[in-house]
Amino acid sequence: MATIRDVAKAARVSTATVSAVVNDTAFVSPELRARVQAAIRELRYSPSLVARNLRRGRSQLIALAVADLANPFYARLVASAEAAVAGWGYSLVLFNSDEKPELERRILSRIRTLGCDGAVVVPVGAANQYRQREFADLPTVLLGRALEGDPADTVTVDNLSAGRQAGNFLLDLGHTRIGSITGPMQVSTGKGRLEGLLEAMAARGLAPQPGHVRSGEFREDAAYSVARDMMGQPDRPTALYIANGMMAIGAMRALSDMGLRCPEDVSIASTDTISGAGGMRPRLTRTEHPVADMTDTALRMLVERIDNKVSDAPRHLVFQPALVVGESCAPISR
Amino acid sequence: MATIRDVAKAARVSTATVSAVVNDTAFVSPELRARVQAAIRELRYSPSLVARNLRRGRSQLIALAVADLANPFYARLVASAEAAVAGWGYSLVLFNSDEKPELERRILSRIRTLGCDGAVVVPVGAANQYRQREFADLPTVLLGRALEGDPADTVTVDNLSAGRQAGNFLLDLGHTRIGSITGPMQVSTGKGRLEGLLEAMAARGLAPQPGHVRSGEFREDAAYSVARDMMGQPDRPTALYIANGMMAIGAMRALSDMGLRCPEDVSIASTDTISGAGGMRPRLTRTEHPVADMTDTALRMLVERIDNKVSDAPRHLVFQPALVVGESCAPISR
DNA sequence: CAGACTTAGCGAAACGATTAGCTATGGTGG
DNA sequence: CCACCATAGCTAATCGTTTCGCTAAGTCTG
Repeated sequence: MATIRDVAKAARVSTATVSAVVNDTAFVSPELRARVQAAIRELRYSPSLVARNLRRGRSQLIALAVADLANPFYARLVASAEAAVAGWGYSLVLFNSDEKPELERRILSRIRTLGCDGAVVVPVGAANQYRQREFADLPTVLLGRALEGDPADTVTVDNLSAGRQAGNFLLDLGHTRIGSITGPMQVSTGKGRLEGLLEAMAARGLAPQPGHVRSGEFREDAAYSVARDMMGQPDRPTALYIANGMMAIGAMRALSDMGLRCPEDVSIASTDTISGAGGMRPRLTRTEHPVADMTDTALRMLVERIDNKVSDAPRHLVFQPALVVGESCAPISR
Repeated sequence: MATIRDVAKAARVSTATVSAVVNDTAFVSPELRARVQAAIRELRYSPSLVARNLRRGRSQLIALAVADLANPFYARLVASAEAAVAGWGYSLVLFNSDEKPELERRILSRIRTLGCDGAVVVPVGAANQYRQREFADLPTVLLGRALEGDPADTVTVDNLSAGRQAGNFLLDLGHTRIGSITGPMQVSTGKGRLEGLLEAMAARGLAPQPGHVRSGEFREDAAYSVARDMMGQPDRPTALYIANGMMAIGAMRALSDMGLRCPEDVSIASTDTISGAGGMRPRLTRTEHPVADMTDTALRMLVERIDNKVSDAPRHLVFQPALVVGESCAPISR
């Protein structure tokens, strides 16, 4: 690879002049400018970002660490992030922490070492106080999940509202015996969505029957068996709120295996984070995370941090999920 | 951030010694080693990869440029690639050429500038001879699609075999009136798969009837209408080979809207590259690309190139798709 | 005990860019 | 006609590492 010195020699100018031409940072006479550009083309010179970044102290790299790349939800997030990052003139370095806190820690350390200008992190686990101690100087935006006490900016989604919106939709259709297949209660996405549903029902003086709220662990197979079980009871719910798309697929399959039709026999509403349910008929009625918006926002916040355009106090943004109506819900009519 | 000089000063040794300790590249007496390590911990020193890479002339970065990040197929590819790259001790820089040759070119130029040690590229468009001229020195593996005359290594999949395998499976079930919804004929994935099917049928002295081979443009909605049309005819096929998963979803929906059952009335086999059909029932019988294997292989080939472990002649690997049997095909029995 | 070997650790020169500060040139005003 | 000024372009320091070549102290050998 040609260096700036080769170009300087070929154009019979100094490296400073070449630099000035390349970066358009000082006036260079048309004549020299032309010579330099010719030499650049001739030698196929392309400035080394490594050297430039060493000197400038920035890397033009933004890191994204997601919790589980195999999950289509994060895949979509990655796609949005790539576009946003490129739009700001950075490049995206991608990491997968695979839900392992220890790996996340190593990734952060690598991000720091690589000299990335900032990081967007979908944090895993709960107890990563080390972020505060060791990585406080790395501009960071936490995406999807807030960690209390963490000094980073956060962009999250209102899970409570997701459950509430789905619940209200079912209630408005006249359902009163509403069940739910939830996520694990120890994670905020699992807990918040159920609480939203309960809140919506409580506002109308209702509550689910015992046994009509069960955890499907955010997994398709678990949801399948929970659904079979719950819907096999004589007093089965007329509508279900299912806390993610994966589980909705499992529940749908269970219904169809039991000879129950959706939406005629059972209405299903869900909060679809994964969008793996694209090919499913009937299409799910669901609340969706505004992934693209959230990602764009996270990156804007990050770039502002990097550019020091912003006060030190961490900012916390909460996005509202949107209700998308499919064909999986019907008014109660019997 | 602390530098190696700060550490050296704190430990009262030279920077060379610190470097030796950090990289374990020369013997250092236990005593000094301990002092250095203490200083490192004390100052939270983390060597700057930027500086190291400038000096070493490598970046520990591998670039991946895919043709369309929004496509779940590439999302899966990205996930595999991240894992493989991390396994080799590199980090992954991700780009999306969005099917635009001009953008791909800019991306390659950026990859070079960033100093990436190598690149895995899913090439878009056909006429990118510039790769040979301008980027011949960048170790590259082309993934998914070969470009004739390109000096890069390639890892591709045997589309002909995909069509042949699916065809033979249907033929073995006794089907003779087999139709196909194909991709566009101008791209190798579209053309190859159909040719494979035709070959399998020809080997048994069969050929599709006119009107039983139509293009669905690799799009769900186009496939829906093509399927409705084709299956509305009196002499409709008893089995369909559908050239990708997206179109299979559309065709399934068409069948169900027409009151035709799968597999009882029509058998469907597909080549599923996108795996968006995960939630579908019946599960598709399909040939699948061994994405993970292909990606792993591409990265191994790339790393070998980077390490110069390999002769100059480009290597071309062709993977075989695998037939995955679902419930969407039945023996012909009427 | 002197000379030849080892070897732990050091000093300083790279790597390839940016950029502060300087030089030399030519134009202008008094 | 001289002093001065503006400014195009150059020289060299710098960013934080790695690493080559060297020094000096210690160990052997005859």
